[in-house]
Amino acid sequence: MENRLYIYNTLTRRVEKFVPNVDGKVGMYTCGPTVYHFAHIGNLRSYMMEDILEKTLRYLGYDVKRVMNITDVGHLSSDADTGEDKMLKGAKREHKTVMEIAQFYTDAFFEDCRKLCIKRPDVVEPATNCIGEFIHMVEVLLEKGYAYVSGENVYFDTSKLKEYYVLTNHTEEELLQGVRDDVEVDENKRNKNDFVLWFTKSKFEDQALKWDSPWGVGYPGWHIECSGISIKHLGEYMDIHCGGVDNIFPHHTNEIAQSESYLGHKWCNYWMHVHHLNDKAGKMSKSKGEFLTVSLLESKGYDPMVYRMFCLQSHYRKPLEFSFEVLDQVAAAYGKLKKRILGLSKEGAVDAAVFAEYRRKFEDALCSDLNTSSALTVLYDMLKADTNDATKRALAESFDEVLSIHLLVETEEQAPAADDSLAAWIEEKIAERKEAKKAKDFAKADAIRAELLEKGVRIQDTREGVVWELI
RNA sequence: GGCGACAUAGCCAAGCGGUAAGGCGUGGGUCUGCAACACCCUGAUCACCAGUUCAAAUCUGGUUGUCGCCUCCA
Repeated sequence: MENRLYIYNTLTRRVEKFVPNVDGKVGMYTCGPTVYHFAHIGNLRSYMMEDILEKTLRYLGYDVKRVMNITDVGHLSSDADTGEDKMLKGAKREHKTVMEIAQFYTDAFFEDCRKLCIKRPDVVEPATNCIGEFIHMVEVLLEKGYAYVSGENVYFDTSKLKEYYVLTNHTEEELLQGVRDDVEVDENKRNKNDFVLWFTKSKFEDQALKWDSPWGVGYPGWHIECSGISIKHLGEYMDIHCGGVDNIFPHHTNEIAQSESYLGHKWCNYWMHVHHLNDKAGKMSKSKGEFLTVSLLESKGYDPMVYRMFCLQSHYRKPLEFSFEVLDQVAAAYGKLKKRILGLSKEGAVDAAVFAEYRRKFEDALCSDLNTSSALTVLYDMLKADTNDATKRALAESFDEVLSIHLLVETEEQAPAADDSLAAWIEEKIAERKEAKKAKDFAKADAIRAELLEKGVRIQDTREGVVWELI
């Protein structure tokens, strides 16, 4: 099939035409969440843009297989021996077992995804399901001489690779160790960027999360997890690997090192990285500032779709600054957009030529390195096009396969439904006001409107008649 | 200190060498008793300084500023 998608490849630092290993088929891997806490909306921006990539590929006709890991073990808050495991930390905090924490936050993560219309990947694999694969990989790396045992842990020897820094353009000398005060130097390492493949000095108190291995009882390092899971499900050759920019170094750098050393050949051709969502203070994180979650936005009255549109208005490769001021702007735009689309008549036949023309424009926008902002512009242009409503409606429905912002879903009444007696009273008042207006007694009409408002009912005279809503 | 990204109207934002998309808001107007809704109209020479070119927001060099990464992070 024709390859039309162009995407920025971190590996080559340029926008490239996307050509999969097998024509028409795409193997795609996404670094999933570490399930020790709720995801904040910045985390979800990455998953959302990866969702856009997946849906774009499908929209273009590719057969996509997407795999995501769930990190439920082995992700230390520091890579040195002193680090505490994030999962264990979460468990301690909430007085639960690690497995309970993992299950709870995995469910919470997918619930957030559902609210944001992020499709569930075809394969979702918890790290704890693949311990055997990880051990096998480490064994092979030791056999091939890429790994060594030191201080009871197994390390990857980065000096064995000529191109360890392919993703970052760094040299070993340039990378300062311990730029941050809290980083401790691991004396067991031969080279400063060597990383742990398998830990045996377990700090787990929960006995359930330790596994036997040729090197003793322990648990896998963080990086080996993504390599193991992706190779397990996508085979030796992968097309696209995604993640947040912060994963470039060291996580993805290490994944490439160990995967290609293990396989003995080039592994993944395209690396796509989503930039961060920031707030005024800079990068959003779980440890500082307001902890923004989807639920929090909902509690403040925002439809999660508004946040999705907020993200789509900008480009995935640009840092995006979050503010409620801008979110309000987007909420207004979203409301207007939906109203306009839902007002489209269903009568008439779809004009195939116009449909094809705008679908092509929409695809072109997405094919240009996932330019969702331009894709939204195509949507607005299409609504202004000289064609019938049925065609516009069909196009909006089609675009929403990728955008996924519920363009044709009737907005649920946020306000509590009025009970029958209240509804009857409101209808009575509206009828009364109608009579007053007919008699040109506007003072009385306004008084009735004010009375209704006082009871929490707002009415509007629209072209289709009087509508009311509870506020 | 090293590596990298970014800098476009009040706000968000596209633009990839040919003379500034789109959205929100503002202001003006049409409509309707008024309000709201809807619709129409309304705005920037692109951080700064040099250079390349017939032509630069778009390329090159420099300056300033913001942000990120350099073993917690999407």
